[in-house]
Amino acid sequence: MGTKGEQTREHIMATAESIILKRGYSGTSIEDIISEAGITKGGFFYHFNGKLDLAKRLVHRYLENDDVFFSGLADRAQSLTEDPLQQLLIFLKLMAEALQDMPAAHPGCLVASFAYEAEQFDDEMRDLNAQGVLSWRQLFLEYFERVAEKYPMKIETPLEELADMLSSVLEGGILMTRVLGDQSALPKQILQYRSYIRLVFGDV
Amino acid sequence: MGTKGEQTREHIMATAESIILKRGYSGTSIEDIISEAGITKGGFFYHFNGKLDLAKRLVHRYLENDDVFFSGLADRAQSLTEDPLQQLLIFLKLMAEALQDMPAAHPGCLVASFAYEAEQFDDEMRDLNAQGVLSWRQLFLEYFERVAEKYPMKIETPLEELADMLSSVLEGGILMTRVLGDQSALPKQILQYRSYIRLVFGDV
DNA sequence: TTAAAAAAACCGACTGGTCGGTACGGGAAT
DNA sequence: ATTCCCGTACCGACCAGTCGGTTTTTTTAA
Repeated sequence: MGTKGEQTREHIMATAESIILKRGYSGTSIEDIISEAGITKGGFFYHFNGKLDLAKRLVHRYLENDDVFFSGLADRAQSLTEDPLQQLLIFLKLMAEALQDMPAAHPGCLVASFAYEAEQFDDEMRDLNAQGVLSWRQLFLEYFERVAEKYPMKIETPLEELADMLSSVLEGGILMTRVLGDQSALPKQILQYRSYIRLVFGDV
Repeated sequence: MGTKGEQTREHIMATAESIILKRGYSGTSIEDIISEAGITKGGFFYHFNGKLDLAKRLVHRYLENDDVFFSGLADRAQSLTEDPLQQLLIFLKLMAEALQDMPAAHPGCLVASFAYEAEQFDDEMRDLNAQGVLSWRQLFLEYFERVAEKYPMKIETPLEELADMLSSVLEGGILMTRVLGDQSALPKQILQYRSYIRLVFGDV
């Protein structure tokens, strides 16, 4: 379970992510974070070189957690069928269900949050964000390539755009959920995307 | 063309929106805005009761401009054909083209920007945001209802979700554009959404 | 048309408070 | 006893907002 320091660092980061997703990066002061986390300035600056350092570590952490989440769904989908199209459809269904069954609404995407304050950050931060989106594209694209090998497409369209559309729908759905205060908005949007995929590959 | 004061207020708001979309609301100081707009503190507080007041007026302004943009596209689409499905498809095509032909990438959505700092604001602000999204839903939904009257749907799905999906894809596409630094991402996503609509209503 | 009066628009120094960050000290574990 | 971990006190910079005064514009009236 890690050393004491590692636990504290993780606790600070979890607290910080939660607050930043609600108030934004600039709208969240270090004071806000440490008072919520039950620690003091000295402790914070022992673990992080500053606010920007925290932000970058948060994105790293977020992308890693995201990867674990997606990989888990992908593994379960793969264990249920050998057919690539069915795997993809199950993957999307599981994603919708997982988000539907969460106790609270999706807390928000850190990449999106930082993207809307991008000018405050440096190139390293922007690269980190772009790398995250590109990794999603890559992950989803691999699915589509396997599907397209076996199934003819009803309409001609670049697989890359199909892959990116999932990211778009996820980000957009998270925003809908948030603005409307309706937790079901995101899973509904994922299932709409799933319908599109079914129609594109003729699974109707 | 309005009085001098109205011109100045508009100029301040245009400047503020541009900066806020790049740095976020909290990341943008009043000093930032007035120095960029070429005005001073006194001038700013003559026109606005404070930073929050500015923010609310900015959302109003943004939603109004959005409405003008969408209405313009809808009018053009309506003038080109009487068929509701073709109108909708043309509407989407025109939107993609308009965004493709813009000199720079889409500057970002103010609703999304504020949504990711929502906790700093009050209920009035959150209602304003929600009202904006609901107005988009309503606008798009009217299209779909007219289409669904005439065309049978290939799959059963709530029209409301189809309407919301356009908002999702727009918001997600704006984010893709921004994070990837690729202006074409947003119009591509809109055209993907258009493909979905065509498949749903059997226009293939 | 024009000049004075009134109103609108704007200036810039100032304030109380908050911010990110630093310096340093102490306790606890190895 | 050294290293890890965290607390306290403090600093300069910056921030939103105020206020008395000045300039510009518009209205009024001759």
